[in-house]
Amino acid sequence: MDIVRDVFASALRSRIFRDREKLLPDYVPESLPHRENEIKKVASILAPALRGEKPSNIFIYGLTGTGKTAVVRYVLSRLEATAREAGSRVKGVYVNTRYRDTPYRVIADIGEAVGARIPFTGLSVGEVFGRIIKAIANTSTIYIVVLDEIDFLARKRGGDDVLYKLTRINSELGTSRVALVGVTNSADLVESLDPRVKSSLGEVELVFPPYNAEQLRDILEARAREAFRPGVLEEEVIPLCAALAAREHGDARRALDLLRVAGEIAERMGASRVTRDHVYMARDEIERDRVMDVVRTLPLHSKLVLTAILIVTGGGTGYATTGEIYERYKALTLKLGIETVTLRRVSGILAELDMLGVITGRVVSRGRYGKTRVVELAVDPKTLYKALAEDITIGDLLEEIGAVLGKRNSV
DNA sequence: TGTCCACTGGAAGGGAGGGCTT
DNA sequence: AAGCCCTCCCTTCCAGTGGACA
Repeated sequence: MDIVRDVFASALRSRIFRDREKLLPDYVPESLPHRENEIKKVASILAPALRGEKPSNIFIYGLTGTGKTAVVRYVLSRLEATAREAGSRVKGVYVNTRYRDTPYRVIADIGEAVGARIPFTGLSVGEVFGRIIKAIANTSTIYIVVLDEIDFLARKRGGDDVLYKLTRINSELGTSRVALVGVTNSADLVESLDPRVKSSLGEVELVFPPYNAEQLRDILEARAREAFRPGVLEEEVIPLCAALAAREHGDARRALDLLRVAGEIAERMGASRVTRDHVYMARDEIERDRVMDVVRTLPLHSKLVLTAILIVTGGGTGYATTGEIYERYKALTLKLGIETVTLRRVSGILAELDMLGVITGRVVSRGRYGKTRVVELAVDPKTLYKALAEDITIGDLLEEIGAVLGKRNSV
């Protein structure tokens, strides 16, 4: 009991953090360094909402971690606050279509945000639309619907359709209006969109340039002042976070994650300051967590394919082709006495694992010997092993490869 | 120079599992 | 309970395709 009390007590008086929340991804800070121009542009486009007019739809493009989401949310919250003071009716709705990754869920979220009652499954998309229209048609409100990472929605079957309907929703509303803000980091999306959607959504287009290393440092410093106690960061910490983030992913979100996790590690270890070693540990921990999370939630056959890759690549050191992986995968299903999925499906699973960043694959033509995908593990084999071993169905299959990994460890 | 391998990737569809409305 | 509809994972079918080899 006393142990628990000690843990809680020390949590109450953190030596490292003043306010850890200021480093969480969904925190919208008071100021966004180096995004003043973008804020001004977005704000001036949305401002007519305060007069009860429908603002232009906006299409925002920029690489990950360039502050698109932060700017939009920042402007949205200021807009709503100003509207409250001024007595005008403006409501912002934010949906990230990467995490709400089907057309149904996206509009279900919009529906819920505007106060319609929407079950999480069971209704047709058309029915949900009907409910949304009913809920907002005569509320005399300007709704600003932000579709973040809109490329994920656009790529889904039926996604285009939902977007089209959304761009046309105003014709079915009475006193209310809906303005759309589409956000994406994928340049090719623009080409693949339905031209009608494209022209409607792109009434105004904005491009967010990436931050350079110096700007990244400014951002981290501003945020660190709010989040950490004075003087707990060693001098190299922030430049290192900026540099690592720039090298690995090149975005501000990554940099902030690194800084936060480094602080958490320092705290767990009872250190009084955050050092560069903590940052390196943070980098590894973030990667481990990501792999564990991704692999844990994979369906059985995807895990089996991963197991096969682990074996064929000799514990993650070599390459494997689709054909080799499929043969090994079949052997595994035979051992387990379960059904085998088709080659086509395994090919698809490999493409999915590539997208998730667990493997890297290149489609290569070997001339006479056909065209195939050459696959390489993109994560730490031991972490992958651990994540796979959690699945009781697979556990036993891993013995042989476990020995290989263990031996390599001891050398 | 053409062939032909070993796949890739698009498209459509199905059926199990689940939840809605009426 | 019937009748819909949704998602997820999968199948079937098929039209490509880059380049080593004959």
